[in-house]
Amino acid sequence: MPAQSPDAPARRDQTLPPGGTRRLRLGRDLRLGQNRDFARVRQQGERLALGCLIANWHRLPDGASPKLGVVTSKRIGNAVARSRARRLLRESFRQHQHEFSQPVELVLVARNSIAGRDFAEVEKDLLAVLNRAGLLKN
RNA sequence: UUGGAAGGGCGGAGAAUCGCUUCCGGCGCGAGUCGGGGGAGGAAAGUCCGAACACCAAAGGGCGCGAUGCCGCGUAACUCAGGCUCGUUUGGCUGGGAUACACGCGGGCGGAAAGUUGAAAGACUUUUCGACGGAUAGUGCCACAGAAAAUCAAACCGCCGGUCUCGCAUUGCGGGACCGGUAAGGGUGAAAAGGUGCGGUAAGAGCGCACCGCGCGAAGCGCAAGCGACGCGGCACGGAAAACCCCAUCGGGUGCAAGGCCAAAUAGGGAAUCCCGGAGCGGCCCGCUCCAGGUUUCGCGAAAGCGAAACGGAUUCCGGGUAUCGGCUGCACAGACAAAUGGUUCUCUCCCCCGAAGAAAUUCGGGGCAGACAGAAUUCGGCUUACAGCCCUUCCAAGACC
RNA sequence: GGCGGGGUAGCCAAGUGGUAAGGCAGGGCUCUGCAAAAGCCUCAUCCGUCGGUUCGAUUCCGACCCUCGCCU
Repeated sequence: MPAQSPDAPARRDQTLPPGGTRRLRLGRDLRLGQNRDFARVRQQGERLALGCLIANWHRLPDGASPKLGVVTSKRIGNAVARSRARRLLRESFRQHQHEFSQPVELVLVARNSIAGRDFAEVEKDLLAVLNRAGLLKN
């Protein structure tokens, strides 16, 4: 368990040394909270659909924090299915949040086909979308 | 042992690691960070009932509207009192009280089906169903069919009698018309105005009688609904109130998106009281509220923010035991708001599949590996609906063994 | 989360105790050399589903399913 208490205060500025492993946090400050945030990203940003999800993103200047919002509509299913989809999408983003080439505001919309999928499939779809969008650092 | 029915219970366990959320404590000016604790269900669901709570005027009176409707018992949040100590806050705990026209259990009565009995009507038993006050308070309805469909019932066919007449023919038989009697029989219908039998009669009829049913009264039994020995009445009383309605009882309305608190800045108003005028009110009216003016007085306020939520889990031992339950020890217990309770692994069980041994129960090996319905949003009780698999109790059926 | 409205033919819909109007679409026929238009005939029986009340239910009552709105 490296990168814990000793260098914790320095984590905030997003400019850690390239070799160091960063923590994979996803607190409330990294989420989109207001309706206007979602509307801005989905109207002004770029959009790409693939597999079981649709991605909307809006590039941010370097040095800013990435932000995530997840949309799970009633078309996906009942409350259990919607919560499951939201958790899988959020977990996929959390594990790969430091692999972006540039900070973005990202809105992930779940499609019907996400019902019944496990974490590995959702993660694969998310990485494919980000790769095609050119947001991943290689 | 297998299968079925009814009722009740459970709805995997242990660990590692990366995260989310909340509370407590330490460090830090702070953003944070470290340590510790908590973090979905039996239905959290549907929102179908009822209650608490909040605001609207303090929720009051009348009309209207809505709901409920056999009897008894029981039950929640809530509230009052008490003592106790793991904890301490208006708490848990113990004992009362209250709300039930949510609901549960038991009883009564009624309907239906099956069985027994009987010549039949009916009676009794079992099972099952019942939104179960009133049809003599009133108004309306009962299509089609049928003569007649609801009140001193009603003559289409039929049955009986009389008068006239015709035919055969010889004083009877048959036909027709008219007048009258008749609800036994036919036919229609969901339903035709007590049933069966005997007498009776021109034919018939509760016209009379017996039994049954019905109505009225009633000793006695039961807390009550109600049951009812016995007596009287020839019988008058169709269905439907989940048609309008009448009676009794209950309910004011709206719902946490109800509502409360609040720094700076901005606007300059707010509250109490007095009098007249105007306006508004959420079913309508009484009535109430608001506005303008006088007097006294000092706070009001959108978003954001704050605030609100709490009882049962595990282990050892003891008691009794069918699952289970009680006591002791012991802990302080979800609170988000684009909305936490998740991801990845490992181990063990439950269960499933395959193979082997065995008469069978079962055992061994390999594989799959928690796999149903489903996610808190003010709280509580109920109802309804969804649900893989497992456990317990009772009953029924079949089979095997003794 | 809370509170309301609605489900009738392929579509739009009336009906509200006695066997379901009308229009468009579809099918058949007439007319025409062939079509269009017009005219005539036809098309519900599972009135969202399941129960109950009633002699009888699309209608009245209850439960469930689907669907559309309103309140931040």
